[in-house]
Amino acid sequence: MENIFKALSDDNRLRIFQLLIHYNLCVCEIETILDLSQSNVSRHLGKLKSMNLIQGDKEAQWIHYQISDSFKENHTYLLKYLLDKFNQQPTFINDFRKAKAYVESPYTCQTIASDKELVISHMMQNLSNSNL
Amino acid sequence: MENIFKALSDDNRLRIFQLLIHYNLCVCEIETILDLSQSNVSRHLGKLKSMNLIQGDKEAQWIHYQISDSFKENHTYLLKYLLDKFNQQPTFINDFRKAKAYVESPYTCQTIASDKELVISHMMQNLSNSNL
DNA sequence: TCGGAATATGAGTATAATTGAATATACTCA
DNA sequence: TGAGTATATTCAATTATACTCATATTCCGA
Repeated sequence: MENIFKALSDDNRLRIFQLLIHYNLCVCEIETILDLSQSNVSRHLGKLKSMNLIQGDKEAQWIHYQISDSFKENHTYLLKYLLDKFNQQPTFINDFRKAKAYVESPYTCQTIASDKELVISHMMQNLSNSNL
Repeated sequence: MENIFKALSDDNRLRIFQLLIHYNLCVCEIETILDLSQSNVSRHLGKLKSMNLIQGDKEAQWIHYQISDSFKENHTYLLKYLLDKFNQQPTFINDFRKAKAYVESPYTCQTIASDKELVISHMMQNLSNSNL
């Protein structure tokens, strides 16, 4: 139990975790949505994975991460709690909006590789619209 | 949110927290039940209190700690989760049994001050009975 | 007001966590 | 096979955390 809470006791890991509750994402996508460095995201994913909070599915050279089935099964109340709290906090609300804007756009990992700024500005535009 | 999880991401704090969900206890009682040093318990209580997970009510020279009203109100799902998990883990089950044995005994803080060993052996006896 | 008990705090140490930069590994596609 | 991309890992620096021992503070009762 201590380990579950340790895994969740870092702001960046919580932000990553929220995204993975809603979407399957790979490192470069998380990196772009949250504006974190690649090694930082990878490390946090590693921790979340080592505690079995998330799982990664390899597809070509990408690894799509998502919340793990075992977490959903064994930590139902905690998950409810997290979803509830995420919905009350600006940082998490914004992160989610950006992720949604990205997922619903035509952009992919390839776009991020070729023109990251384009993807970022798309997300930001969407953000400022929804904050009106 | 990060802070709530930080507060709960230590085994000794979790053990203390469980006790305070069930009972009002002062430092010397927690110390005795969990076999931790006074300064250690006091420091952990300080952290839990600074995050508003617990509250302390002063009575004479004792401070009775318990889970805070605000925590119960604002973190219902988390509390459910914790209670559920505590009930599944030997350490927490034993801690609770010891606390119960103490609370239901005639002993008090004064007994702990005058004859701590007596209180400890009472709890241990109760423990070994319930583990038969 | 003084002694003693309950609790809190400061200093020091050991261990662990977070991060960026650089590097290594693994995979794809031409 | 070789270039390029996605992800993981190592190294080093910084910061945070938990613990103990010793000391301070607060409160009671004589």
